[in-house]
Amino acid sequence: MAVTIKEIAERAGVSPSTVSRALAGNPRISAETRARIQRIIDELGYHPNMNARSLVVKSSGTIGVVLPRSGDSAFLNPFFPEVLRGITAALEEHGYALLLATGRDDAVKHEHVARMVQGKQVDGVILLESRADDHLIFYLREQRVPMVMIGRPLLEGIAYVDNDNVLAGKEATEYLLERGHRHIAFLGGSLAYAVTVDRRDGYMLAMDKAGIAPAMRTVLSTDFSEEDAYREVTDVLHRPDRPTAFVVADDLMALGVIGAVQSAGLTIPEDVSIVSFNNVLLSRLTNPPLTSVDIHILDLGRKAVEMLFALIEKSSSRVDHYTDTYIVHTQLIERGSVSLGPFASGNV
Amino acid sequence: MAVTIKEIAERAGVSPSTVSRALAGNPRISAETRARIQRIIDELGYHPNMNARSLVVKSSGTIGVVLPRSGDSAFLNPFFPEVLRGITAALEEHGYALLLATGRDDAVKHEHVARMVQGKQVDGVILLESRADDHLIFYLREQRVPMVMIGRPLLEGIAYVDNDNVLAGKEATEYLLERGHRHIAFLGGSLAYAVTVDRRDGYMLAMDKAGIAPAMRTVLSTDFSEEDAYREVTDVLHRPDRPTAFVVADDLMALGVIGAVQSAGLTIPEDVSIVSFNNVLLSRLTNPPLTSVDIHILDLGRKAVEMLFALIEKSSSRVDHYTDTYIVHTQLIERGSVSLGPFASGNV
DNA sequence: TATTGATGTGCAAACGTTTGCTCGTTCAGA
DNA sequence: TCTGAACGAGCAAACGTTTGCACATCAATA
Repeated sequence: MAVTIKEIAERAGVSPSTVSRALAGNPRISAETRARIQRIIDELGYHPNMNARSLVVKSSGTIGVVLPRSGDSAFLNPFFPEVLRGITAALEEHGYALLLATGRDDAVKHEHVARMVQGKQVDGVILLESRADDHLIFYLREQRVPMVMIGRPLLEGIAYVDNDNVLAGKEATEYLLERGHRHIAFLGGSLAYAVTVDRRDGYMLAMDKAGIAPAMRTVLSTDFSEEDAYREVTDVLHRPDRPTAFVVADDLMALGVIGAVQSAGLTIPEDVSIVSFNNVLLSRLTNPPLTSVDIHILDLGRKAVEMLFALIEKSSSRVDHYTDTYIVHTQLIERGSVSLGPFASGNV
Repeated sequence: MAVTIKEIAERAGVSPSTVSRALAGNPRISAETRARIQRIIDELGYHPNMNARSLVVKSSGTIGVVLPRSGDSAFLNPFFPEVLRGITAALEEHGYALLLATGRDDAVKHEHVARMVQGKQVDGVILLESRADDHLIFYLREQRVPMVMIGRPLLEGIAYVDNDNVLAGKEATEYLLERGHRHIAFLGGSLAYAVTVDRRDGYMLAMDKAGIAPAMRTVLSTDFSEEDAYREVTDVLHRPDRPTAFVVADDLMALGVIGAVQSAGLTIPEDVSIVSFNNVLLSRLTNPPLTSVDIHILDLGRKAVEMLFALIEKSSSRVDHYTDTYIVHTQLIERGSVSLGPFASGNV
């Protein structure tokens, strides 16, 4: 049997309430009593039972992170580990813990989340995906759980942190345009995700602005896997009018593109230029290294935590759900996957 | 205020105990009462308060996963996301949740773990690193917390799941020897980790068995980062007697090796062969793709969970800590990073 | 000396469950 | 008609905390 507050109290010759107050730093406890209690606590290695504590204070000191789909596919993309890094780092500073929610399908995930939310295991949640057909978010809003989403929500009234993906997509495309590329293709993941849509929109905007004919545009959308990327791109590369450059919405997919280009007997960046997104670790490690848009994943996670704490604060003072949004800036990192295109003017 | 069991009871015209029993599937509750209660529960979307529940049943339905060091560096290596995949998948099947423990240094991590263990937030823990100077494990053993380690513990009496890394290291080395390589270098991470030591020992064993002179051996040990790998290997490659092959203890490090080799103007596999470990996603994606030893990371995670549940079971029936170990087999996956060496006999 | 105001501590209720025990019905068998 | 299972449900204690309120002590003030 674990050591309880009563034992501490008994040994210290005080009541449990005094111990509790001493622990909480209540100024009404005298210095000597406090010291005596502290000594005994250290000696016995006492830690309060969090369940009992949460039960009365109505706060768990834990937040929930809801992974996309099954945690399965989620962890395949380096984005998620990275965002988790940011989240854990920030939580650490607040002394909060992290409860992970997954589920092989939406139903069991929902059950899992309901249990941790209604079961009062978490004080708030961070959602890691913005998907069109996600019912979870309705549930969470109805439950009035403090929550913030990473990525642009498809509903009104949800606090979130995101990049300006339209702008980022536009800038990435313009980078290629400036270097003399005209026939530029866009390769994204599923269009059910806001991030894919936004980056594509940015691409379109840039192409519009540059007055590129629709015939020179190609929008590919696959399943976020490199295999699919490989297949799609291989196809395109064998067309007589193949693009000279690709805007790829994800580093992992860019790996598929690299593979496809090389298999087609072409070289990067001489024959085909690539700029991709996320700037995860591996973008440095490919051959050639990828020019990629850094979206500061760590900051996305960090900021999400900050916002969530603000929300938790507000909700406990009953100001009711307020929604906020924070945009993390992006930055194109130049590496070796882009060369001058056929229309280069020589003055970039 | 959330809906409680009392409300359900009131609406159903029964006592809380009856509701509790109905939920637990207690056979003493009549079918009609059960149905009536269930209807109301569905209607109101009731979920029991887990804190209250855990408090009395003395089980949290949650297990803790202790990440190496700060979750920071941890998530950099694809190994951890992958093992987490295995763990979450297995936990899901048991209806268990996952609480993550990190800490920017050992002290705060210890605090974090103590809180979740003694705070009764978890029923058991999985440790993700086997490090020589880790005090945490003493604490956990003393607390008699059900735990299993992924990787070979440096202490007796700890349940664990691991690969036979000595054997794997030996086989990887033999694979190169069989193909006519003689001057083979080993590149591993920090020697504070059991995994590094084991794979190196395997390498040594194979070299011994093949009667390779010590002069033909090179053992490099860096910090598990690709930068370090890059540096170390660059050095070695400029020696007049450079190795013709590398056994690299981690795919990520192998990326560094690839970079170093290419920077040195050499090609893989013609000039330098590589076999690495872990077979994470990226080993397929490099150029050329890496021949890598698959250690079945998913199974390590999965099996750790199974063992932990067995331990929890035992410990609740007071059989006292028993220790078990499970070895996940390994399998060399042949890809494009190995060619025949200078001493190839032509009959492999 | 009586009153007051700090100061330090304790009592007991409350949080939302689970569960051992008790109790009232009902019904079959004697 | 009486006895005693068998069945269905409720009472109340327990889990380990926190916290509003009451209380005791003591020094200072009136």
